[in-house]
Amino acid sequence: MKSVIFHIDVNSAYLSWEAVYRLQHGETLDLRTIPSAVGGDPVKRHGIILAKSHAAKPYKIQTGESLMAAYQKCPHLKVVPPRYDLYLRSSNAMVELISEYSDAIQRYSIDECFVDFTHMVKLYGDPFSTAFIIKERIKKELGFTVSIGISSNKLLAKVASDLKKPDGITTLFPEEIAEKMWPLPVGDLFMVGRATYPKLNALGIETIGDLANYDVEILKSTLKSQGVLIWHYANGIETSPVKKSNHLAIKSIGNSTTMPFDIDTTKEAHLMILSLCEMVGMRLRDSGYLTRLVAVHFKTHTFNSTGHQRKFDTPTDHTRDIYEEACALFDVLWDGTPLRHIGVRVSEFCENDFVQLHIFNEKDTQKNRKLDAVIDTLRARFEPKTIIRGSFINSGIKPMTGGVGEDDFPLMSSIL
DNA sequence: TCTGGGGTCCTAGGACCC
DNA sequence: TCTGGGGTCCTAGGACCC
Repeated sequence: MKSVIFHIDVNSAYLSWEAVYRLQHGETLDLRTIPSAVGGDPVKRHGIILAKSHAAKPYKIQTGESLMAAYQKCPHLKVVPPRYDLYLRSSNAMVELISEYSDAIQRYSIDECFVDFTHMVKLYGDPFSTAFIIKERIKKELGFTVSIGISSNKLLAKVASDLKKPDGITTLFPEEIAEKMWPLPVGDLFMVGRATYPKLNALGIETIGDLANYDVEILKSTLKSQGVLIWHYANGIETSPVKKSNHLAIKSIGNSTTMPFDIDTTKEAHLMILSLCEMVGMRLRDSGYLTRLVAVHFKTHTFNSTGHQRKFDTPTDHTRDIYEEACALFDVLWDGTPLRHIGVRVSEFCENDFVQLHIFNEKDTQKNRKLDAVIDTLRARFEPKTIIRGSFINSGIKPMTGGVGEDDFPLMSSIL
């Protein structure tokens, strides 16, 4: 049976969701009708554009550029701060609606998903008409628009959904590749990013078609395995299955932040690391895994970045263990240069079916577990602020730093 | 383009073993 | 013993995605 895959992509997701929410709560102005953007707060030095309205496009506002640069291009740009909890709820509502049509849904990011429609064709008939119904229902019932790509694999469906924006449906079946995909600039291809693009250009490759018809051996020798991968993509060859999201295993958990002010003392740095470890630790325990590896990375005020990582002798999910290891790594690495950004990440998980006790300090381990459990419960039931370690009081550093909590679901993978 | 925060995967080089 | 080759593990860094 020939596969039928949908890729569904929310148009200007954060901005659309923000606009819908505001309209539902009494605002009369629809952010989508004016030059507007969702972005960070420059005072806190988180100042970049995360999403922009269609009406901001003529001003050449780019996702990822600084608010300052955006204001220079468009002084009357309306910028609103992000609200990730709202976006997660909006995303969930969309997936719930789509799940009425197929249970084979892979959430790829907060605003994108793949749907395997292969076995639904019998039930619903023509995929294009069903995609149309889904798109119109999302618009009518949830208030925002999506673009849908339809093909026989995930890569082609993803390329297709990008072809008609906003509010479009496009097919890109293998027989349509030469006509619809090959004329596109090679930088539009999935997995051809900022670094690869100039390398391909140097080989005389400008369009996806150029890449598709290039000698794969030469690509392999210059770009290694990635060269082979993108050559396959350019030819529409991709066979990964739509993995139901609840089957995706999470590989790492990390939090990081750009601080409102440069950090230049060990004491402050450690406090910042503790704040990040609180969030990482809580998310780790929530996942049910133990970690075997902790990594610390930072960026200096001059934007130099480095990191360090180290394995645990015994896997753990204690905030305290992660924190102590992270500080030890940090102390080895840091030479006192003022810091702009700090991050902590844990990975190499193993199952936590049984509690693996340290033979020599069993009591400590038990005590740590209980403490973490009590804190997690209180924070879940009330507010994260319920429990604050004394060291944070009057420090100017939040007791917990980083996002993606409760409704955490595994997103993304660099390969489809 | 003065540049966020969440991820995954790949590669290179050194240590160590046989 | 100045010297081979293969395998594995570890770490740092860089590529890509949204």
